[in-house]
Amino acid sequence: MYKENLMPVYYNALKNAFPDFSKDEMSFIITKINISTLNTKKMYLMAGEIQQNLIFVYQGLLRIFSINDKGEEITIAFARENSLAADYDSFIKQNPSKYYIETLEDSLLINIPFSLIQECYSKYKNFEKTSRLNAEAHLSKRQRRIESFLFNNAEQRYLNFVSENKDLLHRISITHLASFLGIKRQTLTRIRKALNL
Amino acid sequence: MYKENLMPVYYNALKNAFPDFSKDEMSFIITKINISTLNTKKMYLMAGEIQQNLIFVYQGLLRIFSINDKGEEITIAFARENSLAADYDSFIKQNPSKYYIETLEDSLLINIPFSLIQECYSKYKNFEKTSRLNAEAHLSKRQRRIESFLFNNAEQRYLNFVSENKDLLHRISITHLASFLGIKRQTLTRIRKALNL
DNA sequence: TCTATTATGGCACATATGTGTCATAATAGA
DNA sequence: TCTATTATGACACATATGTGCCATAATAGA
Repeated sequence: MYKENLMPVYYNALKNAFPDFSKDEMSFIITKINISTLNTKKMYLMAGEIQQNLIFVYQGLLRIFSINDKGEEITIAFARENSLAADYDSFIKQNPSKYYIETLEDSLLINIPFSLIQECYSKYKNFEKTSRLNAEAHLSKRQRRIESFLFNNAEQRYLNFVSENKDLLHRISITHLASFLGIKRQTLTRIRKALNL
Repeated sequence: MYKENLMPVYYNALKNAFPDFSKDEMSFIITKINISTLNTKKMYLMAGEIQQNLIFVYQGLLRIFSINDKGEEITIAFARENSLAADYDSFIKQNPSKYYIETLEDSLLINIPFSLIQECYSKYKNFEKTSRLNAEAHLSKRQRRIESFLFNNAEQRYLNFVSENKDLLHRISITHLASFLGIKRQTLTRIRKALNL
């Protein structure tokens, strides 16, 4: 098993995911999680499957997407290192996911089982608070994304994405970014061309 | 004071807002909240003010909106009876709000002070969980709204709104609904006309 | 009731975005 | 390395949505 030598990896990741946890709590958790590596362009989850684990991206980049009624892939989110990738809804309810999750880069993932999270709720009183704050933080982000559709046109959404995600810009394709912004690839190309002038 | 005779009103509202609370906890909370009534088209909160209270709409209808750089009002949300109206972000951080909140109907509001919520977190262990579940539920709703922009055109967003909010449809104006859907009033008129055929 | 204000529907025209297609560039895998 | 596959930029044309305007309907307040 890798567990022995990968312990430091686990530990660093967990400090990010569960900042309020004590060493005792951390070492309990470490026995219950597992690590996995996936090369570029591999599926982590298919729509219809139940997402058993909350994914913490230690290294690499994931894409969460869905397929619309025309068969087009619509990118819902990118999940970079030090962030969680999940179909929140389906994971919480342990329902089949509406989404696909794939790697865009070679990735090192920490898998946090649903059952462990439930265990933590009852076992550690801090965990409810950690999760509440986490949910509230995600709430803010989604609110901002909703407002980007209400207030901004496609060009402004693109410019906002660029300024807030300089690091991602060269790691994702135009095609994926366009669908994330809610426009067609051709439209994004046109916008980029107009901006270069 | 109204407190004596309005107690049943408080109590019913609180059962909705805090389903897990015991009678003891409820009676503590009742001493700390206050009720207010506002007639139609009155401002509850102006942008720039700090939202001191979480608003529970016992009766009536509120609208949360913002003003864009062209001076147009953009409706962020409607808050009907038995729901919360808040600029979540600003309320949690007690920062000046970006939004305006106004009544669209005569309304009866339960004001839950920020300080009471903080007190509840430390005093009642259930409250963290209640709030986490509440935040997670809101998260799902916002995710669905994001996806409505990614997957649906204006006509489909309108039809979805109609089917999910039959009760609201005749209580709000075309103008407000259009800005909520992310389109101009004229576009919504055009869509409605096309659908009637 | 009357009047002023606001909301709505409608239209012509402008702009933004989508569609379908192609050639070329970049990339992955044998 | 070579070849097949996929991504990108480009364009003409189609459709969706925005803009500015007007007339009328609905509403609020004196």
